[in-house]
Parts: sequence; structure tokens; C-alpha cells
Amino acid sequence: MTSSDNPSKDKVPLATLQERVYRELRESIMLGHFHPGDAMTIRGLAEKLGTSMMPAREALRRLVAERALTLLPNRRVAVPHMTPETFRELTEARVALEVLAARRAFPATDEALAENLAQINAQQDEAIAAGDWAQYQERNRAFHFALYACAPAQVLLPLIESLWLQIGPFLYLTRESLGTTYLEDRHEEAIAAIKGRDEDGLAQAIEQDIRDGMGGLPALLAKRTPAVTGGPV
Amino acid sequence: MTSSDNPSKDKVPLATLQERVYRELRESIMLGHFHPGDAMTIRGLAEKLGTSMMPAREALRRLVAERALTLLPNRRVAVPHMTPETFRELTEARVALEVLAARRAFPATDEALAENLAQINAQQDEAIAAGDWAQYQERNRAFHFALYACAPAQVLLPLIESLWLQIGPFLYLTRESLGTTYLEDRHEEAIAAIKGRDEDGLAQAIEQDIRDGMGGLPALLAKRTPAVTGGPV
DNA sequence: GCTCGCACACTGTGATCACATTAAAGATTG
DNA sequence: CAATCTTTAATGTGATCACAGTGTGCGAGC
Repeated sequence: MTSSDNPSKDKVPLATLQERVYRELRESIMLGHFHPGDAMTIRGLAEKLGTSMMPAREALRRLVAERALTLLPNRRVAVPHMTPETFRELTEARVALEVLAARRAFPATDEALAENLAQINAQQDEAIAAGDWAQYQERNRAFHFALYACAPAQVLLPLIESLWLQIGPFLYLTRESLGTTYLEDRHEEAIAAIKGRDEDGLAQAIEQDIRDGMGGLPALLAKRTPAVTGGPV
Repeated sequence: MTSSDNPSKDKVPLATLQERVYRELRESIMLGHFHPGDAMTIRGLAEKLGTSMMPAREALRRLVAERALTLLPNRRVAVPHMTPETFRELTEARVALEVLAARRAFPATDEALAENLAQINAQQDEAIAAGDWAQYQERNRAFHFALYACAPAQVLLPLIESLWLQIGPFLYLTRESLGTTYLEDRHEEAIAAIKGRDEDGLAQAIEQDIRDGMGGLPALLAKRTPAVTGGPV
């Protein structure tokens, strides 16, 4: 638990500079530090991180390849815009892949994992009570990936992470509504399903958790960006 | 509609060199020109394509990000190995995503598309009869993506393409068995489902098509690579 | 004859530079 | 005063170079 739990932390100088830049950018994106449309330049990023162009350049292109950023026709890199339609597609993809990941993980789940998940869930509730939105998001991520990682998922995990990355820049929309609307605790249902050895129950809990969390976003999205990506005025 | 229909063709000098190298490598991988374990060097690729290191370097890293290639601990790039377990995971991921893509495409399908798919399917049968394995694979790909592209799929298509890329290096295993075992024509079933406005039927046809095509591979895989990643003689 | 050690070639990483394209101002003119 | 053209700054792309780590192959020593 102490050695390889936090591959994103800077415990080690992180072999290559490009990797460091990548991790930092990736974390910032997932935590919603960037907003849709924000443009980034190679030189700007390089200067901000104190490196030369090369690591920044490779980190940016890598994130573009993972669909976390988009390459504009100008060859400029920016945080992608999102339409309600694309968001629905993201939701369906998440449901399909994460339910599958949960089902694959199910045979490997046990009481110990259930306890671990319960602890994470408790921390998440604390975050809600404290109004700590960033911590809430972080613990939510920890919950899902702790479950999915039970079964070896060399294929599924990267795909799911790509989806989370694409959603990242829009999670800030949920900042104000943290804790305002009461939702069923789907995580609790998932834990109960694990303890009760109920695979279908686990799958349903995960699916509902995703739909609950993503459900309100298209509306917020339409409110924030009234005139699509087309032309302002 | 005439300008951006064929982004993969070389009708245009393809703006950047990196893009050309990327496309070429990607195509070679998908068509099974490389075998698992094959290592590639930046300088070697650059020399082969007549460019400098930079385009080759970025193309390789991009394919690594898309999971088409892997980055060995030595920082060397190679065609990934595959275990039967990973292959099953790939199959399940394909089923989940492609069935979803087919369902999303369904409302947009019509008679014209059915005719188009029927033509592709006929060409595929011709390829089988002629023993043209490469053409068979190409037409199979055309069939699936022609269907999935009916609905806007900015999220799903890249994910599916990533899966196809990961499978690419192992399709060569099917070379000898082309046409030797009779399989239900799931493509025909899919076309019939489209004509009959039967979404569930379409979904089942796609799922079975994937399972039929992928089913035999783990066995072939185990036969070819008895000693995991060890050493070829 | 076998093993250990050393030198050399090779690879990826990162930095720097040159160039063409594009966005942004600034100046000029109607 | 506003619109347009020109000049200028900035950006991505590609090339070249320097460096450190790795693996290989050759040779010396036991």
C-alpha cells in the first residue's frame, strides 16, 4: 500500500521530464483547473514548468492523443468544447465500460475491499460535509478505480481514464451544486452488493452512480454555453 | 462534403510530416505487417521514411499513447505482446463499445446504408473466395466503421479504433484459417436487422460477429507463443 | 575453454535553432 | 473616425546536436 499506490505523486523524480509535465497537466485537467476553450502553447507551458520546449511539446501531444486536449485547425492545443450530445455519448461510453470493468472485478472482490471502499466513501461524505469539492472528486475517482483495479485491466483502465480526462474540464460545473441535491448513495449500494455477492446489483449500482453524477451536466452545460461553439454574436 | 470525406487518404500532402509517418505506421500495424515483440527505433523509422528524427519520434509516441505500441522499460518502443487473458479483455471491450456504437447508429440507418453495407459484404465474400486476406480484413473494417459512423461518434470511434489497433498485430494469426471454417454471416444478419428495423437484432448480430471473429484467437495465441514473452528460438 | 571486464556503437531524452504560417497590433489612408 | 493594409510578434514544425544510459561484442585473464 505504501509503494505503488500513488503513481501520480512526485515521490520519485519521475524518470523523464516529459512524464512529469504530462502528469502535472493531466492532474490539473482532471481536477478541473482548466476551462473549455483554454488554449495552451508549447513555449508557455515549457516556461511555466521551467523546462525546454521538448517535454512540454510531447506532453501536450500525448494528451491530445488521449483526447484530453484537442488540436485546433490552427495546430494550436486547447481544452475541448463540449456539446450536450457529446456529453451523452461520454455518459453511455462510461456506463458501458465501467459496468464491464466492475463485472470483471467482481470475482476478485472480497470483504477487505468492501472495507476499503467503505472507508473511501466515508471520506467522500466528509468532503461533502466540509464543502471540499476537490477532495470529493478525488475520493470519487479513488472509489471507482479501486474497484476496477481488482481485476487486471490493461485494456479497460486506459480507456476509462481517457473518458474521465475528457469529462474533467466540465466537472467544475458541479462545484456549486455539491451536496445541494440529495442523491441515493450508489457507492453504499455497490459495497452492499459486493458483500452480498450480487454481481448484477454491483453493476446496477455503478451504472446508476454514473448516471446520477452525469445526469445534471447537460443542462448546466446548455446554460453556460448558450451559443454552441459556433460564433459568439 | 467532397473535401473532408477521406481524411486517411493521401490525396493531400497531409499537412505535417508527423501525420504522414503516423498514418503509415498505423496502417501497417492494423494490417498486421508487424508482429508482436517487433522493436522499432526512432532513427530507424526516420531513415526508412526519409525524414528526420522528429516526425518519427512523435508518431511513435502517439501510437504508444493510443496503445497500439508499448513503451518497454528500456524506453524502447515495440509491438506489444498479448496474453489470452488480455485478448478476452479486448473482446469484451469491443463488444461493449461496438454494440453501443451500433445502437447509437441504428436510428440513423436506412435502406441506402443497408445497400452500402451489402455491397461491402459482397466484396468481403469475394475476398474470401479469392483468398485475399488483406482485402478481407480491410472490407471487414469498412463494414463496421461504415455502420458506426452513421451517428456522430466523436467519443466512441476513437476508443474503438484504439481497440482495433491493439488487435491488429494478432490478426495475422487468422491468415491460414481464412475461409476454412464456415461461420454464420453475421454481417448479413446485421443488414437484415437494419432493413427490419430491429435494433436488438442488430446489436446481437454485431456482438456475435465480434465473438465469432475473436473466438478462435486465444487458442492460436497459446499455440504460437508457448513461452510467453520469453524468446523466439 | 570459459568467464569476466572493458570499450564501442546505439538508443532515447532534452536543448537549441531555423523556417513558414498565423495571429495581433500599429500605422496609414479614405 | 473607421476600415484596411502593412509590419511585427508569436507559434508549431522540423532539423540538428549533445548527453547519459543500455546492450553488445570483443578481448584479456584465469
